[in-house]
Amino acid sequence: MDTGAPKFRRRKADRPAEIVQAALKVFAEKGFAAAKLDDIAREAGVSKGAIYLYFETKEDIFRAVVGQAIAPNIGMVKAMAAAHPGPLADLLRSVTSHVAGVVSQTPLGGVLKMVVGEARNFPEIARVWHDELVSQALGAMTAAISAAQARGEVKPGDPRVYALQLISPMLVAVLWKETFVPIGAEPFDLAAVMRQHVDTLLCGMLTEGART
Amino acid sequence: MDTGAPKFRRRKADRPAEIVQAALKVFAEKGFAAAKLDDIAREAGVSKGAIYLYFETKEDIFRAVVGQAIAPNIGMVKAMAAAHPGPLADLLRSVTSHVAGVVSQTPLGGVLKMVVGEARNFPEIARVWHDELVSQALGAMTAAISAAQARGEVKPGDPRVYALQLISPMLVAVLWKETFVPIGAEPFDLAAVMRQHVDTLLCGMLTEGART
Amino acid sequence: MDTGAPKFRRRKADRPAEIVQAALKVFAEKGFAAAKLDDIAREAGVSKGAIYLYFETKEDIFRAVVGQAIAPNIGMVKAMAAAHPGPLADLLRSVTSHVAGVVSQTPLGGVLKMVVGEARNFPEIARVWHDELVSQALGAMTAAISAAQARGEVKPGDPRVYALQLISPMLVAVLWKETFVPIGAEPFDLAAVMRQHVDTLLCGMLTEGART
Amino acid sequence: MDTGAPKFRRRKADRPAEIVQAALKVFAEKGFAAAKLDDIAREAGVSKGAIYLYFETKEDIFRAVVGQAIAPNIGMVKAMAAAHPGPLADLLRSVTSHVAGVVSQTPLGGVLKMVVGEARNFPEIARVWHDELVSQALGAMTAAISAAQARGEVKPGDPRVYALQLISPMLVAVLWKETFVPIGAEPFDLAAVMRQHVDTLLCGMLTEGART
DNA sequence: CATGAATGAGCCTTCATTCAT
DNA sequence: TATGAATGAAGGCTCATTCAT
Repeated sequence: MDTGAPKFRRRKADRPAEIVQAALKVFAEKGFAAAKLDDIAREAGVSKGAIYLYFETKEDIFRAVVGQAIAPNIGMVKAMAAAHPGPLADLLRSVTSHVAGVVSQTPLGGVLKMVVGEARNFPEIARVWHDELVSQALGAMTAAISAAQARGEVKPGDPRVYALQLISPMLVAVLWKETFVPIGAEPFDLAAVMRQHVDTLLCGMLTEGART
Repeated sequence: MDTGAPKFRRRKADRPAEIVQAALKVFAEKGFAAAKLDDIAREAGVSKGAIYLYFETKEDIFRAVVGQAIAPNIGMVKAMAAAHPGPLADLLRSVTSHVAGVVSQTPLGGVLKMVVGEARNFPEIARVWHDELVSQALGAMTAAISAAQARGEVKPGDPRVYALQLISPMLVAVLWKETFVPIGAEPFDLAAVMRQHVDTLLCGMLTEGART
Repeated sequence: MDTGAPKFRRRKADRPAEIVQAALKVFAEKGFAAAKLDDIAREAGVSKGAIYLYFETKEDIFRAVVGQAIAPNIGMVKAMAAAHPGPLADLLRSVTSHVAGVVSQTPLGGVLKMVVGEARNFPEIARVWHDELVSQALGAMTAAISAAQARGEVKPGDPRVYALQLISPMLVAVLWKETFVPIGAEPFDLAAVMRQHVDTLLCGMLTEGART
Repeated sequence: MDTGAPKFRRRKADRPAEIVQAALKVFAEKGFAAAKLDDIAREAGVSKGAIYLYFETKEDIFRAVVGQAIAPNIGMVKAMAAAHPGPLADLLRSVTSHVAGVVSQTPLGGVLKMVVGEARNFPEIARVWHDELVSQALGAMTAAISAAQARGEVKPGDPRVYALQLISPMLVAVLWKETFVPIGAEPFDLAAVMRQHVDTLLCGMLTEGART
């Protein structure tokens, strides 16, 4: 309330980000179609008309929300791609713990839910999300596992499937949080899940010679 | 106007089921809000008004769609709950292969997507889905794993997390199919994934004495 | 109020025409942009939504209104084109009196105003109006005058300009009626204007030998 | 940010006129309702807010545009009113050629179109235009023709209709230019039209004794 | 039972107008 | 003065729902 909230705030530079953040919240809560621009505007502390100073359409806002969620994670993917050549176990442990941290501290979960839910209505969004994030991450892990197999560290098996096995519990735990925790279901501790998962899975993946 | 005798006259008793099936298809494709009653009516080969002879509202249809997808799977869950007391490995292998079959041959994937996407807008649906299906299945698996631990078959570790680890790749593979395959991403072979996954995971879960 | 006006009327076949007629009135009064769909709906005795059962957009309605005003007059143009070969004076007298009748008994004046006012915003409409009506009519008259010149009936001079001279007072009188009569200006008697005009103009157009 | 010194700084005194001129262009192109203040502002090289330093509302600008188009032509009308007492033929020839010049060199045509199109929405504008310009001009011509009739120069007939006959082709030619020339129709040469028209019409108007 | 024309509330989007700077 | 970001009321359009047939 300050000292009589000023009607006009004039901070053009910040507005788009504020709107995107507000939109993220509303979209994640209601989904694209059920989200009303009034909600987004109210959440952003802005008039409905002001949104249209920065975005062409509601779809545009949605695209911006999803697009923005990709950017900060591309670095993560890059790091994984440039994986250090040490033992696979170390790599997986560090990567999964890092990713678990990111996922639990950013709204990535809500965005993931949106992407899954609206993929058919916004194929370009599914494509961008896949090409720039999912496919890259999966590819990097697949490559690392493949290399480890070549070194005799990992048992035979489809490396892409190994990668899928590795990250799946994290994704499911995130969706669980978005879907069932709000209705009272018991949550999963993401970090704990991943710790136990990597331990278990590595035990089955690694060759005897590679076990610590 | 009966000069052209209608070749097939539908029995009224089938109508609700036909509508639900049509609605499932449309909801799975577009999501709840973007699905239009016109689409559902057309898909069901029925007039828009006729739908209201069997359902009160659009939400009602949605509830019916999700509810109907639960019913036939409850048996599956029951079977798991009454699990035979043999070695865990056998149980998991049979259960996962069975579930993989069901998941790839029924529209369960689409329904899952809908539940995740609309959980916030339809908490009762999320609750039903959780209470009658997810929680039961997870509970049954958790119990089985817990029992196996008690028998010394399975290493220490949170049995609920073990259960999550086990089913996650299947769920992710299904969502992958719904989300990224339509835009050209390479699909996963659900059965193959689960075969490799169970093998790998069991190797890490089982105590040395329990290994075949 | 009749005996409790029925909420639903169910006369699909008539609706488009009713709507077009209502739209003509509103568009002619307010112009395209200032006309509100609510006005048209009210005028047509229909809900706003019903309009969209028959027309895609507001522009569509506008196009239909203008298009519909063209159709019944094409016959008039055709008749002029197939002009009898008698003396030009007779032709012009009959044509102008006929046209004057049509113009004063149909909403052609309002449509003309709309076409002029919205030509820049709806070039296709201006084009249709020109190609199918104006250009044809002007061409037919030009041809008739040209033929009369060849027969020695009409003095030298641009026949297309002669045609313009002939019809102009009628058009201006119509626009006068639409523009200035509503604010209290003295109207022109269209028939009287054309009678005096044809008499005067013919006197100047015809060669001495052709005068009656 | 004055490092790049503005080359031209407008004098504030010119602003209103500049805005009106810009508005004339935009209004003539789009019509009143479809004209956006953004367009006018851009055309005037001014910010949208600045317009409101000189005009209360959009309607105000419109009134100014039409009003301004009237002013310079009032002189013309006055001259006609104070018509020299020579032969009518000379008067008409000089007046029409003068008017044709004005009409083809000023945006009067566009304004005429606007007045016709918006007369119903802005009756005061139609009234001003009528009272100060149209009615005066028509009255002056009517009076001159009437006087000529009294002198035996002109045949019997409604002098006001004679006046209408005289100016109509010019008006129609102007509207033709505004309406159909932009879509590719063949234009009329205003001066040529009026030359032929006056010649033809006078021939029919004048008594035998008055012909040169 | 079934139809589909009709309804009307609701939402996205536009744009004249305002006001802090 | 001048700017242009911000406002908010209004209007085009959609679609779940109703009801005369």
